[in-house]
Amino acid sequence: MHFDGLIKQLKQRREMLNVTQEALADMAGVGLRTLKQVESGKGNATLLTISKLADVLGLELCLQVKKINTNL
Amino acid sequence: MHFDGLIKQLKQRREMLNVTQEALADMAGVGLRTLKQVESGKGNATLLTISKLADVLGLELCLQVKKINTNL
DNA sequence: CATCAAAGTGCATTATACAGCTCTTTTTTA
DNA sequence: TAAAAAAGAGCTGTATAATGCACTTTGATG
Repeated sequence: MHFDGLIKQLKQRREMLNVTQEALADMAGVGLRTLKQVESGKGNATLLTISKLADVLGLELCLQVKKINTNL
Repeated sequence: MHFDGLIKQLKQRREMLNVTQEALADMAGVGLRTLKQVESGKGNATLLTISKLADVLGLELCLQVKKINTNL
């Protein structure tokens, strides 16, 4: 996907903060099932879901100018 | 919403580039109706929709550490 | 003012995200 | 290594995002 990195970042942040999926889901007001889906890289969450999770983790969604592709 | 600014940024970027909604929708492979909804601030688009639009506009979704609230 | 392009809206349909429940698998820890 | 905790997955109902179509509104430009 185009936003794989974003999802990984969310998960890493949660782990860095030593928060369980259940705790994060509760704090964010998001269903645990939904969080599990998101973190396991499946599905295609909505902005609301992602921003609720990000918020609890002290993060915020933003847009930045695309980086030059450094892969080749 | 939590992501109002993000939406505004997308719209501003499109206008800055002098691209019509129709052209952007086509290039991004997103329904025109969907883009209209997004830009008019209604609804709650998915990551896929937003990232397809952002991509065409030379932008990418990202997460950043939340800024301190400077409102008070 | 008339015309045209771009943007916004109502309605209906289809696809799918969200959510809870239950169960399995993986990881942690005592 | 056994038990407990955390993470992942199948099934399912409900809510809503995505889409197309047709129409209205708004903003230029002749």
